[in-house]
Amino acid sequence: MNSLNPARQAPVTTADKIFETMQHEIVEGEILAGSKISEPELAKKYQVSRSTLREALNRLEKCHLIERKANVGSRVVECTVKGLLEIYIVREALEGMACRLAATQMADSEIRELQSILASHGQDKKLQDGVAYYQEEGDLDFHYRVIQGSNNQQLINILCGELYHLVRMYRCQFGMNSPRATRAYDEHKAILHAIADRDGELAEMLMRRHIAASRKNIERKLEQENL
Amino acid sequence: MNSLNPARQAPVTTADKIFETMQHEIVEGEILAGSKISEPELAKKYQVSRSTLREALNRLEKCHLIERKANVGSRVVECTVKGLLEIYIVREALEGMACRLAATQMADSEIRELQSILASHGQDKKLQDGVAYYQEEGDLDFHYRVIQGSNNQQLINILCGELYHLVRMYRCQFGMNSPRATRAYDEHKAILHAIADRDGELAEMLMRRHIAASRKNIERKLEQENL
DNA sequence: AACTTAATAATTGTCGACAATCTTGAATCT
DNA sequence: AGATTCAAGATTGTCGACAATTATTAAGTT
Repeated sequence: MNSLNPARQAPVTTADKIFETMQHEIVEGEILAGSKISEPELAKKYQVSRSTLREALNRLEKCHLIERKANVGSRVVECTVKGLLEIYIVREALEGMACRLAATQMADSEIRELQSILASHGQDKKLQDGVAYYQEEGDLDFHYRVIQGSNNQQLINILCGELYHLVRMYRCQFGMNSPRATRAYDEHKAILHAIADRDGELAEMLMRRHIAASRKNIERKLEQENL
Repeated sequence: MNSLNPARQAPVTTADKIFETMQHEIVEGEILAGSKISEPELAKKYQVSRSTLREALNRLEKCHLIERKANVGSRVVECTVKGLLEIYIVREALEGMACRLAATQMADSEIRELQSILASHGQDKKLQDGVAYYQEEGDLDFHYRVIQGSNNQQLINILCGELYHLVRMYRCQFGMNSPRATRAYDEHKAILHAIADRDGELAEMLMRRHIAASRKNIERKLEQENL
């Protein structure tokens, strides 16, 4: 599952390893959202010095998983509904643009590759008639490849480096194995079709609606819960 | 001029001060783009320990002004044409969305305030019939307020916290006192009009075209230079 | 002379300790 | 009793030194 993790250069330094460990634990909720981070405590837990722990904290801050205040300390970000919707707004804007660029930038070979991946996802989906796999892996994989296809390093950094794990965190902690799987699959097909047609304008619009639909689905769901 | 600097909480720790100093020097080009950063050398230059210098470097990395490689070191980012155009693409997507949100989120009072600011910019512009002030301060100020008006913290963080100084760096180093001042001013007025009409869709489109026009202007200019 | 290889120098990563700041709790005052 | 002040405790910020890695230089070989 980490194969589709972006900007992934094998963790070489020990701060890298602590960073990845903590990243995983925060995303999965083992370190609770909103909780305070005690440097001495965690340094002891991971058996490293406070310096290298702080180095790891700096990287966690870079991908928006923790927040720091001077002379006070760090906290894991809270998972609020407002925050979740805000991220979807950002994704709508950035991935929409990435999709527009992908339509002109992706190589024919990359498009064919993505088509076959999508086809295999469709088979898997029907085989398991399952929702989980597609939603977890397939969706992230599709979006990841389109973003890469934009060939815009700045876009790629923001989406795959800084927002990616925050999105995963929300998915984990809000338990999103949404029932939008089949519809999302169809939408992916339509998006890819627009890309294959080299129609950037349409591709952007479809991607934006795809993400907006996801957002509205969540809004609806959460409204139901809070009656 | 730093009054419009976002997310600005008076630098309390010494690492903060070093960060701001270096940020300024990098943006202005006193520390050359693309140059290698020697931790011992800079620690001596600023009279601080390597630890606090590294803390400052981490923040510079957060706003994309330097890049680090494990066991190798840090370099100031290069100012390439490709990089500049990439940022404008990101801005087009994000500020477009911010503008759409601002149309529904800004308070009437905020809109009126921005209108009067814009009006005074118009006077200043005519008074000096100058390009510099407007382009430097006014443009950044207008965009900054619209972004804040989106009321989307994630958007605000990315645009005002992570990309803001990189944009300034490009402006400085490519010497952009563009002749688009009067046109940009009119475009700002049109955008604000759409916001005041609470027409998010139009506001987004106008903002996107405004930024895209700026980008194309730069493309044209740079093509001319490289004949 | 050009290319490898080995030793040296320099730089980055990590560590533990001290200083400055914030938080907590008890004692005091209104 | 409630609020305020002050002191003790704990946490974060900063420092200098050591270890690990990389860059540089010199020697040696073809």
